[in-house]
Amino acid sequence: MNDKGEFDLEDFLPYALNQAAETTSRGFSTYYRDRYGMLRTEWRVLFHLGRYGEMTARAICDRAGLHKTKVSRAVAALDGKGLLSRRTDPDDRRHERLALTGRGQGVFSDLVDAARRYDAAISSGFTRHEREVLRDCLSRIARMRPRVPR
Amino acid sequence: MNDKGEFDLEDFLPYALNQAAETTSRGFSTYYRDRYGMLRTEWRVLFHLGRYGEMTARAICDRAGLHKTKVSRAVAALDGKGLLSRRTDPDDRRHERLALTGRGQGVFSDLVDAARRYDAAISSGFTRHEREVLRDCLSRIARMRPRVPR
DNA sequence: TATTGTTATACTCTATAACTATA
DNA sequence: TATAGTTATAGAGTATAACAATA
Repeated sequence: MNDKGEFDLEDFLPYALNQAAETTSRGFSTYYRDRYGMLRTEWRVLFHLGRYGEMTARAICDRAGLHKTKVSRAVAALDGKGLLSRRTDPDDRRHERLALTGRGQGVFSDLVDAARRYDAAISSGFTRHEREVLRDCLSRIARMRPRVPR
Repeated sequence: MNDKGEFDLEDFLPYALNQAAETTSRGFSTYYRDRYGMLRTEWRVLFHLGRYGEMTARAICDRAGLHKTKVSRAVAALDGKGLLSRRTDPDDRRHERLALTGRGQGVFSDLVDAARRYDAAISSGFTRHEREVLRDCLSRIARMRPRVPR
């Protein structure tokens, strides 16, 4: 709200969050798109396999909070780029065990390094205290399921 | 980062911002979609006309930071719903002067009230200090044009 | 030639339903 | 019948180029 109690869009939290999210997403997606032709879901799936090791698509869905259709398409794309391997579990042939290839691990390393640098670059303008408050607020908001009150 | 210096996605600012932005956007877009069948750009265009009064599509582009194609389509949709009127400026027939109709102003009032309540509901879990830091950080991030450093 | 606004097109992201194969 | 994963489709968001009308 401004001095007169009028409502300005900049003060509306969903708008402010969206502007900040778009700004930061763009800078990073440019990196993985230009270098590896990857989409956001591909980066997230690659990240989970690189960070936590071999797992099924189902496990990625659960851990990453992604729907199975998104994961399915991302896995196919990463496979097409030679970044992951899929092998059917002989004990239950519905499951596919997914793992990064050597190239996939290289891309993972590069992207995690880039992400660290990117995060540091964005955070560098803030004090330690501001960073902590920001991250805490964001994680609490992400766990809400807010509705417009009556 | 966690204890071991490993990178977790929750700590990556673009990811944390995106999760928070999606959470808050969803709760509010549900409201204007269910009540008025509106899309996000329509809400933003309606907001600017309601808040700042009659103006041309071009002025909305400049003020709202929206591309003219988005504004053009949102204006057509709001017009179709009877929420705004368009009249050609007789002095320069390329310009259309846009203004909310009575119904449009009613919808604007309802949405601004809803937005205030929604914002207050989200903010209610935070201290005054946290709110101030959060909003300040978000507006500073939104003005950045960050890139991955080499 | 430049500006206002529209139309066409394409790509990304999200969401859901229907399907195949396996258990 | 339930689960893992795929395919199809549609809606929403974003981006750009080409166009018509006017100046």
